[in-house]
This record gives sequence, C-alpha cells and structure tokens, in this order.
Amino acid sequence: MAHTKQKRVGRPEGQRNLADKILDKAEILFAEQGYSGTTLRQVADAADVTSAMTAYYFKNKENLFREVFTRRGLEIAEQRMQQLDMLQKGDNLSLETLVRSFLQPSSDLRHTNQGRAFLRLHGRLHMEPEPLSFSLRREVYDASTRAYVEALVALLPEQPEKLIYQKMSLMVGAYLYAFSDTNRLKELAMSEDATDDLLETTVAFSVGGFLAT
Amino acid sequence: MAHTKQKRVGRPEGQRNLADKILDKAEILFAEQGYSGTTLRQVADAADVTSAMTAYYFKNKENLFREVFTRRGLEIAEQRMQQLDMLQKGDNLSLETLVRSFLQPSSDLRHTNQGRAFLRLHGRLHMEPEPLSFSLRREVYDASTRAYVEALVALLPEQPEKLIYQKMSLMVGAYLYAFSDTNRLKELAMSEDATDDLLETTVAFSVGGFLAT
DNA sequence: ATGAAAATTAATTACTTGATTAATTAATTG
DNA sequence: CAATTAATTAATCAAGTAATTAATTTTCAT
Repeated sequence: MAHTKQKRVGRPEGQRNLADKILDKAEILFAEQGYSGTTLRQVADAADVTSAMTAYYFKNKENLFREVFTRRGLEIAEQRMQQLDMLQKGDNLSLETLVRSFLQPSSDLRHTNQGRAFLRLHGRLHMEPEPLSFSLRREVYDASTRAYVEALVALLPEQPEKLIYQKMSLMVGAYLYAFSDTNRLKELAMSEDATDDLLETTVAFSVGGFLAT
Repeated sequence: MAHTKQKRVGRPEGQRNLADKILDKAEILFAEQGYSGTTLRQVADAADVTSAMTAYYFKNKENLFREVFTRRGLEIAEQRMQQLDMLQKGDNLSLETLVRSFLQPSSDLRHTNQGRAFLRLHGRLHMEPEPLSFSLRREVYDASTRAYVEALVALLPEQPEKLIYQKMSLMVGAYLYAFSDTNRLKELAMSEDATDDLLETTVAFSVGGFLAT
C-alpha cells in the first residue's frame, strides 16, 4: 500500500538493470528451496516483474540457474587461481597458507546476505547427483581444484595423489557444510555469538586432516 | 512384454507388502531428484502401483519423505548410541576408536544400492534449510550427536566445547559429502578402483582435524 | 524524422501436480 | 455365513507450472 508506481505496458523510461535483480532474487530462492522447489513465478514476483521477463533475459529455468551459479562460482575459482599463482611465486609455501588461500574466497561470501545465499546454493548443488549439477561443477571448479591438488601433492610427497584427492574431497565437504550454515550449530551448541573464527577452525581442521596418516 | 500379470480392481489375493516397496523406490527417487524434484507419480510408477496407494499408506508426500528418512536414520542413531555405550564401559577409549564408531554405521550403508541412496538423501537433507529438514534432523540425530560431543570433550579437555561442536560439524560435512558419492572423485582423480579405504581415510582425516589446534 | 531494436505487460497454452473419491474385491471377525 | 475391514484400481479435480505470443512503449541509429 505504500508506494505502488503503476506499471505500464511497453518499454519503461530510464534503465532498470532487471537482469541483476532477477539473478539476486533467484539466488536467494534457489538457496532456500532448491532448483525444483523454486518456481519462475516466485522469482518474478520477488523481483517485481512478470514471469515473461525471466524468459526474456534468461530464456528458461535451467539457464537462469546456470547463470546464478556461474556468476559467483567463476569468481571464486578465479580468485583461487590468482592466490595460488601468487603463493607459488614465493618460496617455502606452507600447507596452512595453501589451505587458507583455497578457503578464503568462499569464506568471504559469509559476510553478505547474497553471499550466504550463494553458499547454501553451492552446498546443495554439491550434494546433487543430477547431470546439471555435475556439468556446472565441472565447468566452474575442475581446473582450480586440480591445480590445488597438484600443489598439495608437492607439499606432501609421501602421500599418494589418490589419497590427496580423497582428502581434498573431505575438506570440500567440511567447508561447504560449515559455511552453508545449515548445520544448526546455534541450535545444537546453544552458542549465539557469531562464528567469526569459523575460517580459522576450518583451516586448522583441514591441515590436521591432510597431515594425518 | 515379459510378464504382465493383469491388475484387477479390489483387494488382491495373498499379501504384497507394498509399503516397503514404496519406501524403497521413494528412497531412490528422493535421493536422485530431491524432495521437490520427485513426484508421487514417479514413486507410484516405480513401485508399480497407482498413486492412490501412496496416499493410502503414507497419507501425503511430506509424510512419505519423513518415513523414508526416519526408517534408516533412527537405526543409524541407535547404532551410534549402542557403540558409544559399549566403548564407554571399557577404559582408555581412544579418539580414533570413538570417531570410527561414529562413522561406521553410515559407512556400512555404502555396501548396498538402497544404502547408497539413503546416503545421498542424507547428504541432500543436511544442506537444506527448510523446516522439514531441520525438524527431521533434530528428531533423528540430536541426542546421539550431543552424546558424542560430550565424549569428545572428555577426550580433548583442553579444547572448549564450542570448538568441538564446530569440528563435529566439519566432520559431519566431510563424511556426508564423501559417502554420498556426489564428489565426482572418479572423474577428478581418474581412479576407477573402489574406495574401499574411504572409511579409514575419513577416520584419519577427522582425527587429525580434532587434534589440530 | 523515421524505422528498427530493446524492454516490458497481459493473456494464454499445453501439461503436471498432489490429493480425493467411488467402486471393487479379498480377508477377517464374530 | 454375514458383516465389517483392508487393499486396491480407475477416474477425476482444482491448482499450479514453464513457456510462448501479441501488443505496446521507449530508445537508438541513421
């Protein structure tokens, strides 16, 4: 009832950057309800447009999801690669530094609402066996994951590559679950203070895991 | 074309134990496609019954999902509690033994198709923020998780309880992802041999993580 | 100016979805 | 044996669902 500016048919005056608005709302809804659980109507309503706009900008539901995921996913992957390049230029790279640089880009997303939505979405996607999930993850993350495994193998030469891949997978599962904030930690541990130290705990846990034999 | 025994209206002769059949098929479909992505018709078709049967035995979709999850979830929780009780009767309990006993019941499910389906379902559910997910997880797992945290705190007295809860959460994320078999390890590491040693790797990784400071 | 391109709404189409009901047959109980 | 209860199919319903199209208006390039 507050401010309802009437909608007129046809191209509006000025510009509205609706594509980004739709992506943002879709990110939140996909995070809360999953791909199948979210309807294009919900996205359109949340973005305050008609559902034909989602088709205009993103063609169909699957493509909208792809763009939601790749928008931030590619950025994370790129940040990881840049960090790795930087670290490998210096000498005596430590395991802890390497692990932290892998987790940092994701951890940073915890500081905004949209970022947290993406982390939940991300966690969900990694637990899904569908072709869409596999294809997206391959496209976005494989290159950087391989590069990090290579660096880890160099740091832990006594452990076979296959073991490093297994542990990498354990670390990914651990941080996805912890960062996705679906772990009910507040409820379970009855601690209401923010988990500021979550990144450092995750780094320590993972480093301990990689060193263990 | 093979054997199509005609279906007659009305109660059939003998007994068919359809409820279990529906649960099994629902478990597989929910695991592959998620809750929203699975239709009652798919479940009914897979179980070779009409969709009214799902309503007859399980009332509605949400209740069917609850029963699918609690069927195995409660068993896991009970096995954990029994293991913990047994271990606490003896003296000098090791961290490694404790961690292994927590992971064993889930790991055992990896040996059957239905068990693997449940593990994927389980992983999915833990990445979902919906009320249904939280309520189910609370009901099924909270008691045993608290009991294990208490045992871990006793073994690692120098670490605050809140930290143990965080690490517990990291371990849960790690094993859920690894056991759910959605980690594309075969694709990434190009290793086709079965991950027979996955439980031991997960135990070692987690123990290393708990010990790290 | 003018015509093409961009951005939008409203309306609609063909199809699924979860759930319900009536009819039907076998098993159980008394 | 009669009556009730259990188990099942077929048919249907109202409410969504993704996607498409036509009409409309502004902006931009010539």
